[in-house]
Amino acid sequence: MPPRYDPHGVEHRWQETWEAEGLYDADPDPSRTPYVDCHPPPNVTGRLHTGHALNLAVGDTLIRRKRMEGFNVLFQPGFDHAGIATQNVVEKALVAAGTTRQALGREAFVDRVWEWLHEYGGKILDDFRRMGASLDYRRSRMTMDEGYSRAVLQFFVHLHGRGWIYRANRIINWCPHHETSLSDLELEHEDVDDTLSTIRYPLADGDGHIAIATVRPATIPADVAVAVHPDDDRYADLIGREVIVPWTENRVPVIADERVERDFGTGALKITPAHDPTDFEIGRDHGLPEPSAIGPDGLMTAAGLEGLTQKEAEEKILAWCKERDLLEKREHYRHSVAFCARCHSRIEPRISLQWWCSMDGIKQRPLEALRNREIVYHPESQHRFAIDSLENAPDWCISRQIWWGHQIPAWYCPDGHVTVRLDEPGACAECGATELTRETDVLDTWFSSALWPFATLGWPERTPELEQFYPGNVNTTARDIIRLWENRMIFSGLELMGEKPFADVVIHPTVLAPDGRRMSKSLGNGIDAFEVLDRYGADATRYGLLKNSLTQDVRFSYAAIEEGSKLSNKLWNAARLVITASEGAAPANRASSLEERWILARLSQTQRAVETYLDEFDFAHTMDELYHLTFDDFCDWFLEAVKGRLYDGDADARATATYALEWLLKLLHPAMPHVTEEIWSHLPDRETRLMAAPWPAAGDESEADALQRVQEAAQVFRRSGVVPRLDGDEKRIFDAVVKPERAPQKENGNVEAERERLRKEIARGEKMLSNEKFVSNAPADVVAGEREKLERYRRELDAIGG
RNA sequence: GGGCGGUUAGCUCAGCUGGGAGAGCACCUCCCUUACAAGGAGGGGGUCGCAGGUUCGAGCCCUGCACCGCCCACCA
Repeated sequence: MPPRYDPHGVEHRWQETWEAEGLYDADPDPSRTPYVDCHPPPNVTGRLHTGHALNLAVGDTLIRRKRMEGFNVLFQPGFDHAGIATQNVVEKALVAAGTTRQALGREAFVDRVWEWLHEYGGKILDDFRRMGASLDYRRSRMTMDEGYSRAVLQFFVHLHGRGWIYRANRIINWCPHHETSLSDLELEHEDVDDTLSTIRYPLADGDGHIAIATVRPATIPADVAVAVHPDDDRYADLIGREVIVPWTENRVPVIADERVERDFGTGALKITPAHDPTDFEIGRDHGLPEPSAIGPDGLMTAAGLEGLTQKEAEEKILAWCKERDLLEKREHYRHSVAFCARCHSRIEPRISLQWWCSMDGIKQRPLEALRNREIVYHPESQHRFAIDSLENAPDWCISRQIWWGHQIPAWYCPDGHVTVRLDEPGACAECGATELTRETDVLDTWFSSALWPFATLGWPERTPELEQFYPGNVNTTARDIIRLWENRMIFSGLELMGEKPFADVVIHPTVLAPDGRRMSKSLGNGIDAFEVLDRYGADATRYGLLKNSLTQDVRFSYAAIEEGSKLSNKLWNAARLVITASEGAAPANRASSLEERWILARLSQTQRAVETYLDEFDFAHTMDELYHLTFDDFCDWFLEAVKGRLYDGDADARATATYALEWLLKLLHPAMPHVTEEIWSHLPDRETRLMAAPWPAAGDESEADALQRVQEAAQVFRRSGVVPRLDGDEKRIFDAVVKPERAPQKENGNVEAERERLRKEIARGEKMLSNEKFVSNAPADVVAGEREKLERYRRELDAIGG
């Protein structure tokens, strides 16, 4: 065993070994109790980032502990086909190769996506392996797999049968690049520098005008009204009259609506139902027409502007206004604008016919499950958020006009009747017509990931996997997909399986950049997960991410990773001492000396603490316990105290030290699997791998208070230089650990400073205990504790001659 | 505008139902001693964001404010 632990090579070797030996495998076995962590499928085109890394560290730590505890664990990997994201990547490749999606046609394009995925997709599972994640890689699934796809269509047919799916012509988010609808959740908002133009709309009858402010003059040709607030005195006498829209010179009414903000701009709002969500709603409420000025490609369709970009149209319209003195002013304006999260095109609100999933009926059972706490989010604040977001969930636009995805199983006859069926119908369900055409739209990616907890197990077939592994236990993820994914999985599980998919949802923190802001390409503050893995290895990375995972956002911290690195090295060297000095002693709990009893008691205590923390999904404190157990208790005290006896060939010491080391390795293994497995392999007579070894039973060893006394004595000694009076084992341990001959010889100042400290403590204690209100109001144990401390300080002062 | 989280040592963060301000890193001093210098022992360093309040006692509870961050939201 070399004197330094080097994770390189070691980690990779174990990952291959574990997988090759089948230790990652999960198979149904009705005689065993299952434990399932439903792990989120990454995009099939993706690669590992720090968020995945934390999620894997969380999930794998839970899973490895449960596996050691003897549960039949399922930790299943897989991918999301990631509709737009994947289509976007392949389209870019096509453009680079000098062709386009349109040139290929739909069928050939989808073939091309599959080809691309076979060659480049799915690499992220290798990244997961590199994290040491003990997923059953044989069971990898993708949401576009054949069986899975059929499950998705069945889900659609089921919801349609329940009356929860409908078609409607509404305003939706439209990506002009992909030419598809997007849900609100697929957008990203960004502040943009823009120009706010104030334009005069002349009154149709008589003099004067009404000025409106807009950032999108290009939409003026689609204006159908001007709206003001009903209580706005400035415009009260204009309501009901007509104004002339610039450029088109159409006459449109002035209407009153409470949704207009009086304080913004001029307090008058032009109404363009086809190109703005608010205007759309106002327009519908007032029964206004919905003409369009912009096409699906984002280019102008309005008369006289056909084919122009919006920017060009804006210039023409503004010039037209300026000539007629209708342009009052233009000013700089910074505001939030929506972009396509995939291609960053500016979103175009647009009216179109889409498939919708009504939420009112759907959300009732999930809400009930959350309110009854059948499903609990951790931490609690996220539980409330989940309920809130479910209560307020708007209807879900589930159709997308892209090519990569699950094609909606709906057929239209020439008369426009719709037949929804799992398989192609022979005839229209309504009129019997036989010339049917299939809906070309595909389903939102999240519609399919909603089935992840059971479609991956073979649903709708009643497979042995489904029998054993559904419902699962836990789901770990980041909070930004609670609405996109969690709520919908909960619904689909309750609806299709009749049972919740899992009992606990662990919302781990979002990993921010070291500067405390979100990692982003534009800020250039991202942390490359591969660089971290290359430098520190998977164990240290896992430890560091878990150690720093207490609040809802955490900054990425190299210091925490380095701490993990130091921990694995420390553990390595402690093991080296025990193994080399014990000459292959068989592990046994002899507990024949004070320090032996003490370390076993500390292992028991720490194990209980670790179990409690893990049960609460508190990984930061788990790591803290393990760190101090290893450094302080095992190395600095136990090994220092027992070292001499190990070298002297003391059989009891050797047996117990080996026993304690094994125990320590087991406690550390779930979080840091590689270094612990590597050490384990150096122990004599290994019959099983550590990852397959049983989780230890927390012992009932006594606390061995005596060592506590030695530690306190050592503190006083180190501060003051006064050697305490100890006998027997206590004296032996004190000498072994403290090494008086090498401790700095006392200076008088040392002792005097310690006396001063103790006098202050005594004064404080006396003051508190003479306070009648304290003595009568404070809890009895607190008061007793103060008395005890006072006595102890007095004794210590006495011992150093105060 | 709404929701959530944060503000404690130079840095990253702990601090349980209120009861002597902590850890790791960094820094200083002393130790290359037969596991480990990615080590050991010791040390310096904090008006716990601000202002009030409750209490014998507040980092912790209450009220208000400030700043940072994340998420959400139709002020054109």
